[in-house]
Amino acid sequence: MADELSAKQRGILQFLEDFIAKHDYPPSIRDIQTGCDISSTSVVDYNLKRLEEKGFIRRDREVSRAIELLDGQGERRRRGTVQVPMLGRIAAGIPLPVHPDQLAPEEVLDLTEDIAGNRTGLYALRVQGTSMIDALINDGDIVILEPRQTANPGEVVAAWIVDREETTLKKYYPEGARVRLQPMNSTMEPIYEDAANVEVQGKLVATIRAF
Amino acid sequence: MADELSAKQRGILQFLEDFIAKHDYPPSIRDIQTGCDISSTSVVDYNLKRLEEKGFIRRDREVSRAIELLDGQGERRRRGTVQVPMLGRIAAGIPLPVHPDQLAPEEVLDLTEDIAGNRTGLYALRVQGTSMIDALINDGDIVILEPRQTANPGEVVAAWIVDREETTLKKYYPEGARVRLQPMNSTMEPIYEDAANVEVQGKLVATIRAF
DNA sequence: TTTCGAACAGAACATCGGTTCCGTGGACGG
DNA sequence: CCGTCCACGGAACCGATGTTCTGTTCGAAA
Repeated sequence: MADELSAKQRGILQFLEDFIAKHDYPPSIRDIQTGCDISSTSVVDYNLKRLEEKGFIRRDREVSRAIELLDGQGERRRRGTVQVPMLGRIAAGIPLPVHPDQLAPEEVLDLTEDIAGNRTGLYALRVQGTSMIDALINDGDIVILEPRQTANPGEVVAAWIVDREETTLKKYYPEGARVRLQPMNSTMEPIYEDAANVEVQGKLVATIRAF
Repeated sequence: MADELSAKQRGILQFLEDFIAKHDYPPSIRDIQTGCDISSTSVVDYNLKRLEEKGFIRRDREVSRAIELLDGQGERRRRGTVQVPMLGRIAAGIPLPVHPDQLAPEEVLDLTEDIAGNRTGLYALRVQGTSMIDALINDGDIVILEPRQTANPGEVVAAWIVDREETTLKKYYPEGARVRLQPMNSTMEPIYEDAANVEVQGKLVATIRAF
């Protein structure tokens, strides 16, 4: 199936999102018509049919304002939440995926903006093992990461230590030619690495532990 | 203002929630009528007016299905999320509030069901200080608690140690007349308390650390 | 008992809004 | 040049739906 959307269809989709965010109920055909500067209701209907075929919305026939937003894979979309793909597991010794977008998420985690902020491109990993206990992160915890190649001093990053071939979560302090990686647990000592030996992969946004 | 709701009004509110959860768009007057076994549309309209006066919904006149769910204080409600009151701070030495419901929440945290499950009565506290570092909980973290007076062995609970006058988060293991409280960090040693000296106040549902 | 207002019943009304029918113009292959 | 298909315009149709009007019931207050 061709999932390509025309400019008009993307406009309608955007309008749907905005309208629902604003009013908490979906727009009527004619709301969309005026909102998107479309000349006829039949054109709106036509494009809504295409959008429905492509799995971006769901409609109940003969019912007014019965448009439900989907995510393009036919999956229900939650409102006021951000969809964060669960891309797998993270453990010391295993590199983070390089191109998170290209992986088929095995699962999706819904986060509210309270937690996600308005960052984009976030992804989630489940922590395996207790190797990050010094970052107050336990086996089974979920970490939310924002893709990054660089970091500001003091930020908590997922860093790939090249020669040790492992990923670790630490506070990042560049100090000239070397980098100080400070555990988040203040009772533990920092480690120092050559700057060329440290690759920042992402910035830690949040950790979640559910029981 | 009298915020008392009649049985019919509570039924309508419940129906609204269910309908929106199911369809992602609000019901029409006649949907409510049949769904709540109400004899006339005017009765629905009448009760919706009352609900609007009391701040539980918001309506746009003359627009179909234009019902927006509010929280009873005139505040917008997020869909697909659970409203968790942030009841304040928790630190060693400060007891948890006894009746969480009666406190005016200073803030509300939106949680998705992914985190909250379908538990009810949850409340959130912000952790102050590092006294719970042995529970992998740091200064500034948010803990989500479910009110409980009892706990099953192995569950993580917020326990009030009577003679020490402090609250702690530990795994709970009743062992006859005494209770073993096991830190969540497996490298640390448990403490033992007389069963009468330990009051379970809540069960830990989740911890969240945002950066 | 009478009065009055809250809550309800039933129906009519007028608009809202999804659907459909018919027509147009342009791109494209033959 | 011609037929076809896609995207669109315009308008009408008619069921869906919010509103309103009149009247009834019932319990509490006067």
